[in-house]
Amino acid sequence: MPNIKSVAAHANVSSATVSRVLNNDPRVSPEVRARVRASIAELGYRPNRIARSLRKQTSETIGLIVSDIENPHFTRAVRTIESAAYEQGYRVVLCNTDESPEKQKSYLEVLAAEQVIGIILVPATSDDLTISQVLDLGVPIVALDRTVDDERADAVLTDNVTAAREATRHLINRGRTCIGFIAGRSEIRTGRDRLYGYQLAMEEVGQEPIIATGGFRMDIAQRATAELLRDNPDLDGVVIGNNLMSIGALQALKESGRRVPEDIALVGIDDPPWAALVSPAMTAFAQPTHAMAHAAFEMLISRIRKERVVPREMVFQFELKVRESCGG
Amino acid sequence: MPNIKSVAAHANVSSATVSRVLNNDPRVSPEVRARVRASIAELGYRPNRIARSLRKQTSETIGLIVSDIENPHFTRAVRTIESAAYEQGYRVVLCNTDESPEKQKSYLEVLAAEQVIGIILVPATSDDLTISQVLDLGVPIVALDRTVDDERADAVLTDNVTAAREATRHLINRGRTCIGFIAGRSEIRTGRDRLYGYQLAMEEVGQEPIIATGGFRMDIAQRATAELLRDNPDLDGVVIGNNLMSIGALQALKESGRRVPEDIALVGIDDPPWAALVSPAMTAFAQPTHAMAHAAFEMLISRIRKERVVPREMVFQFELKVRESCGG
DNA sequence: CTGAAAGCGCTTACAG
DNA sequence: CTGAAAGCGCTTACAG
Repeated sequence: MPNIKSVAAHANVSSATVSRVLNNDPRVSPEVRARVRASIAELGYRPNRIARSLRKQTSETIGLIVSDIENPHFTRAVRTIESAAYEQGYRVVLCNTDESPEKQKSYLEVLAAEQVIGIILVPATSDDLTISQVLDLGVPIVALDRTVDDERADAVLTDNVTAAREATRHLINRGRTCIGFIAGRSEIRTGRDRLYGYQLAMEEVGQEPIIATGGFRMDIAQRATAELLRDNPDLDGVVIGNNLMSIGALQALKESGRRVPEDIALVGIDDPPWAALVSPAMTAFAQPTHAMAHAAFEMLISRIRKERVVPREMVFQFELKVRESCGG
Repeated sequence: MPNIKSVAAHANVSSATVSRVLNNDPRVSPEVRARVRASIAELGYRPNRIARSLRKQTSETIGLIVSDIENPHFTRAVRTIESAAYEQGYRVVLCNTDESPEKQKSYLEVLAAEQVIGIILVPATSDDLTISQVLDLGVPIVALDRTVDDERADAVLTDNVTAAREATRHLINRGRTCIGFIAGRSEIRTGRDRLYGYQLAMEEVGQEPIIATGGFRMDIAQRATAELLRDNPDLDGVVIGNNLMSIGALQALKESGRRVPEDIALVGIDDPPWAALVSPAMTAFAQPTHAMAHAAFEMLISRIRKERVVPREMVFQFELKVRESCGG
């Protein structure tokens, strides 16, 4: 494999000059530039990124830490970020924490040791000291979907309180009087906020909250929904706290034999690909995932380029997709 | 940020000794080892992986190139590989080609320049010269899901011909006499093989093949299915060529008002998360995605460790999940 | 406009 | 068992 010295020898210049051509330094004469370019092409030379990174003390790599890559919301975010990074010449190191604070800590350390140029983080936990340590090193972090405790990090969020509140109101407005909520994990901001939005809406009309814990997981949500149905024969509405749990909840509803929407109306928070496919098609609050991920990437890049000093927080709104699961 | 010299100074040894401790070289005396370890802990030192990579002319990073990360089959493969890599101390650079040969070529070049230690590739195209160039450099490649033309690459595959043939037979055995196929892209081996399996089964019973092209995409599959239904009023069975296309096909069926399975029976190849949720639940041929991805990772690692010289090919079988979309 | 030289932070033969 | 020194492949002040 040719290196910068082979090219220099071939073009009869110094390796400094080859480097200047590589980095589009304007101080190289056109003739020399052409000669070097020809040598590069002839030898099939590609600069060693690792050597460059070591010398410049920075890489062209961004770290992407997600809490669950199999959640379609995050899958789409990963795709969006990867694609934007590709276009701008960055590489993406993907890390999946499975909501584990230990994995998050470990990955943050690894990414710092790899000298990534910036990190987009869907935090499994917000109060991770490692986050501050990484920021101390000057590596910018953009929190996606959930906040972190260090205020130096930018954040791209959705208004989960409003979404859950509106979802609950949607059922209330359709005359439902016994509405349950399948909650995610309360250690996670998203889970807390959505639960809070549900509680707010219930309080507004003086209905008693009925809450089951689905742990952001399909299997747990299935059991939780089954229990909710068993313990509350009058239940006529359910709000589901995220897309993975909607699979479990739908399964439990199917097994229970209750009709949707006649017996029970349903609203999902998050709008997974299968929402329109199930029968009846599920009414859902969709996050603008693509726009959010894109915003997070742009924020990171502007930080990397030091175009901005003040941390920013962007909050996106959900969009209601009315389908069939709440009746006419 | 402390480097190896700061640690050496702090522990009153040479940086060579620190390096030996870091790399568990047995020749370091226990006392010195302990002293160095203490200094490392006290200073919070973490070795610079980039410098190590440059010196050792290799990295701890593997490249993962997939053709479509939003396809749940590949999402799960990515998750499996990332997780296995994490456990063994490797990093994963994720690349998504969107089935574009140009992106594949570009990513292969980037990964080679980054000196990844090996690559797992779901090829967008099999006859990419860059694949051979990367192999020439000594970087092992494991093809996942689809073959590549260079025989030095290992491969982990599924028996797509048999799966499609069995799927079609499943409908034939249930008395269906006018069976259509929603095909993927024929430039891709998976697409060709599944189409061929369908054709084989149809030939066996002397039925005329009815083929529509869904391009491995949801929207195209929806249009294709709608046309198929319009042009073939007698259609009483459909085999769907992959999971993304099944969303489109189901949507078109729903809009057409035909009843499943009474009017039309349905078998999907691939078993996405929503297969069990739709009404009626979709009968499907599932790939052992997790096992495949794990096998690919193990193959790559054994190559990296040079435990093996001869290229290997592993072929997995699909598993039939009988649900409701083909009747009793 | 160009080159010689130093140095990024490691690892590893070599010598003792 | 330990250290001095070379070198991985680049980039960049410095000098001319």
